[in-house]
Amino acid sequence: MFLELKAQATSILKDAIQKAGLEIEDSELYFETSSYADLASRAAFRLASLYRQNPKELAARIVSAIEIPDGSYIEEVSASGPYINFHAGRHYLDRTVATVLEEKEKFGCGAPKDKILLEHTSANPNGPLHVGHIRNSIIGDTLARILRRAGYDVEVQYYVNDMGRQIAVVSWACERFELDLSRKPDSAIADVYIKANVELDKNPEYIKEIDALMEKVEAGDVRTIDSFNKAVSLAISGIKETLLRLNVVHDKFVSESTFLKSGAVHDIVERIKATGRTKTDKGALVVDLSDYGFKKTLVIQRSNGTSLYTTRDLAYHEWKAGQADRIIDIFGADHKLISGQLRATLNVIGIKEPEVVIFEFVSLPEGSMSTRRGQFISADELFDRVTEAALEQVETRRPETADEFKKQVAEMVGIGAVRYDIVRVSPEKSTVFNWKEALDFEKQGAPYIQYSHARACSILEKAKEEISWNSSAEIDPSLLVEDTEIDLIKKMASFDSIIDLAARELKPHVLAIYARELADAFNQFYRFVPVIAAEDEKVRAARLALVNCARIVLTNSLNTLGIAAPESM
RNA sequence: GGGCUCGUGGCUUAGCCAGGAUAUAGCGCUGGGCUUCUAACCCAGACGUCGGGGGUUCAAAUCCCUUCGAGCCCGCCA
Repeated sequence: MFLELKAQATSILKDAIQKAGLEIEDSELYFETSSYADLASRAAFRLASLYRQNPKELAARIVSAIEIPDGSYIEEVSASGPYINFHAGRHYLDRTVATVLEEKEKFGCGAPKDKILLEHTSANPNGPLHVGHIRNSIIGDTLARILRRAGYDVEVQYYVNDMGRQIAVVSWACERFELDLSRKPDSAIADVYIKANVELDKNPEYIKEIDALMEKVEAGDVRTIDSFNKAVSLAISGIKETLLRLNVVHDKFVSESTFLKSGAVHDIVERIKATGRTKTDKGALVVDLSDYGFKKTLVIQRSNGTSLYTTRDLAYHEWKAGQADRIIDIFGADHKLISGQLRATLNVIGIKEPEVVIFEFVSLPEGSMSTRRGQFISADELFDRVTEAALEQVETRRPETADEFKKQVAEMVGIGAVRYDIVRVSPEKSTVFNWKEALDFEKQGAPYIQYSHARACSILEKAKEEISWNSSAEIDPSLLVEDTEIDLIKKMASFDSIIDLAARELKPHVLAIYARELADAFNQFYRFVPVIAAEDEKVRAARLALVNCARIVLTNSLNTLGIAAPESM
C-alpha cells in the first residue's frame, strides 16, 4: 500500500515541478517520512541550489502547481517552509483495511521476480553449530523469507565441505578415538575433533598422515572417501537437527566433492589458466588479481597438485551461476578478502558474480569462538537454556494451563527470542555473546511481538464466542477514526515497502524493527480503544476487522522473520 | 606494516549509501496505571560533546581529511 502511495506522490510531485517550469533529476524525487507528514519531499532544497532561488518560495510555487487526481490516496499537499508535505487521505486508510482482509497471508507480497540462489550457514561438518554460525543461519534464512515475500523464486543451499583439511582431521580423529554415540552426533564429532587437534599440536609429524588422507581423497580412493563421508554425514545430521529447531530450512545440501568428481574443478582451473593470469609460485598455481586491487596473488592449486577450498568454491559458483539470475552468499567477516578474490576471479572468466552479505563476528567475553579449540557455545545449549528460561516465564504467567501448552509456548518464545535478538542488529556490528542478555525477555523483542499477536487472537476468539463474530462480515472501515486506529492502519500499510526495502538492500534487520513498531502500534490501540465493549455495533464490527488486520500483518511479519506466531501465550 | 568493518545517553541500538524540520527505540533509573478484550502491557520523566580534531556547505550523526579505540583479514586453512 505504501509503495503505491509513494508512487502516486512521486507522480504528483513530478507533474507539479514540471508545471512550475522547473526541472529535476528523477533520483532527487525521493521522500522521507516524519511526524509532519506521511511523505515529505526536500526537492525544493535541490532546486534552490540549482536555480539559485529561495527554497521556501520554490516549495510554495510547486505546491500551488499541485494537482491531485481523483481517487488518489493523497488528500492534501502543503508546503511547510522548504518542505513539501504529502498527507494520505481516508481512501488510503480504507483501501489498506480492505486489502489486508482480502489478501490475508499474501498481503505485502511483491510481483513474481527472478530466480535467486542463496547460500547460507555452510559451516564445516566438524562439530555442532555455535552461536556464531547461527548468526549466519538467521540472517540467511530471514533474507530468504523476505526475498520470497518480495516475489523472488528463492532456492536455499548449504555448501558442505566434505573434503577439506579439517574434514581430513575429523576422519583421522574418528579412526583414532572412540565416538560417543550416546551424544548428539555433531557433538560427538566435535569431541574427537578437538582431541585430534590437541594430538596434532603435540606431534606435528601426524600432519603427514592428514596430507596423505587429502591426497587419497583427491585421487578418488574409495575407502578414504567412504570414511570422510561417514564422518560428514554424522555431523550434518546433527546440524540439520539444530537448524530444524531454529526453523531454518535449506532446499539443498551440495557437497564440495561433487565438483571435483565431475571434473568441474579441473575445467575451471584450465579456464583461469587460459586468461594468462596464472603463474607457478613455489610449485603452487596462483592467479594475479592486482588490477582488481588485490596485492597478493590467489592460490588455486597446491604444489602437490590438489585443489583448495577456493578452487572448489569457484566451480560451485560457476554451477550456481548457470541456474539462477542472482546468486547471494552469506559469509562471516573472515571471508571478506577471499570472497572479494572469488568474485574477481569469476569476473575474469566471465561468470556471474555472487552478491555477498557479510556479517561481523559474535565473540565470547574471553575471545573469538573456535570449534578446533573447543571454545564455543553450541546453538543447542543456547536453545535449551533459553527455552528453559521461557518455560519459567510461562509457568508464572499462565500457571493454569496444561504442561504441553507451556512447553509449546516456551519453545516458540525461546527460539523466537534467539532469532529476533540476532536479526534485529545490522550485520556489520560485531557483538559479544552474553548469557544474561540472551536469557532476558523483559525487553521489546520477539515475545513482545508474539504477545501482541496472541492478544489480537484472544479478542477475536472472545468475539466469536460472545457475539458470534464472523471474519467475512461486511464492515465500514471509515468508522476507524481514533488516532491509535489510524496509526495502526498506516503502520500496516507500510509493510510492503519494508519488505521491498529489506529485499532491495538485503537488510533483514529493517523488518525486525518494523515488526516491533507494528506491535507497538497495536498495543497502543489495544490500550486506548475498546473493541468488544464498543458502544456502537458498526464501530465494534469495524474494530474487530481492524484487530483481524493487525493479526494478519503481525502473522505475516513474524512468518517472514521465521518466528512462530502463538495464538495464546 | 597494509586492507576491510564498527564507534550514537550507564548498557544495547536505528538513522549514515542518496546532507536539511525536535537524533530512533529498548534495557536500566524515577514516578504512575490491572472489578474493563491476556500487565510478556500502557503512560509520564530524567539521562546525548552522535569517539576526538580539522575541512566542505546556507545546512554535517550523515560527505572529505586526520587521529584514537575495538573487531576481522593479509598465498598453498576454510
